[in-house]
Amino acid sequence: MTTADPVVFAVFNEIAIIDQLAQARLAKVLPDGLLVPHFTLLNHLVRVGDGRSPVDIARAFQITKGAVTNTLQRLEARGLVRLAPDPDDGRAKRVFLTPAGRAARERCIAAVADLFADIHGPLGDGPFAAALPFLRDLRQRLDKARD
Amino acid sequence: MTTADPVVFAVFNEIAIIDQLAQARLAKVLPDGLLVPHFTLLNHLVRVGDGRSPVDIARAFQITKGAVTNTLQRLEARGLVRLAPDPDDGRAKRVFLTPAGRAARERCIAAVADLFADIHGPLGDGPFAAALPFLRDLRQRLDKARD
DNA sequence: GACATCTAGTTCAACGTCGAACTATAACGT
DNA sequence: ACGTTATAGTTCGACGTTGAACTAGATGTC
Repeated sequence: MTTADPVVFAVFNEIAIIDQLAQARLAKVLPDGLLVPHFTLLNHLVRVGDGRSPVDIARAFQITKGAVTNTLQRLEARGLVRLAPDPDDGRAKRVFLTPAGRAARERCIAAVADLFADIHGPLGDGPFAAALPFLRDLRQRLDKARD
Repeated sequence: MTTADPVVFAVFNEIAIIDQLAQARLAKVLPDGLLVPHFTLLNHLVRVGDGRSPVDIARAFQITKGAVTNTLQRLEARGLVRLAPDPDDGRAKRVFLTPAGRAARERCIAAVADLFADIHGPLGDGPFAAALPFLRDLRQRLDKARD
């Protein structure tokens, strides 16, 4: 923030602005009127696998159950996701990708492939790889300390 | 994302989660029912000085003019900020902190002082200072490339 | 000077998110 | 078995943000 601000706050300040700009970039290239949370959730289901419960997803992204309910309802309305009751737990549901959902995710991945090409080009992997361990550590510490 | 994901995406992924967790932490300690954007704006006015226009603020945070209008209206309703017409430009306004606004910002700063003490403690300034130049550079490149 | 273009600010609907309240089912303790 | 507590999911109101449409004032061009 100011020059007198502790370096810790400066880091979180930069992170906040970077996140905002990166999300705005992502939103602009997503196809089919898909929004960032939709892509994020579809991508997560492909990465970690089908059949998760909504509460699992909420924990993975550190968002509330209500937020997940909302996004899942929109994805289901578009036929990108299917919700089934959990046979082992009467309270729970399971989330499955439909073929249309997988196809939509593929289109997103293609559209997003060179999202940061202009930045990655001149810098290369180096500085990103160098920063990653610290960012991972920071995230894990914040994550672990949440109540 | 997956292990096959380019390191660039992994960095932005970590940044997104860190930002979310850090903002949640901040929101929990702010006094007087102030919300994160309120504190952010008050703090900005103290740091860069009074008398800015709303559009200046919008540019500083990379948010839309409408978002700034919204937050300023809430701050003005609480008496934390005063809006005056710009004498030099009939379209513009100028934003001033009231004494109550400065006091509220002071209370926020006090409440936030040791927000990340549990994380900063074991790590020290070192890794934060080490990461800052890359983050600044990344932010500036994203900022410059926005259209 | 007249007209087109740009800029400052507001408003509106839509979306994601939160926190809190609620229902329904599970798990636990005695 | 019963009652308590914990968990899964939904709903609701509030907030910040966006993008688009709009008003009003400024700037530039011919």
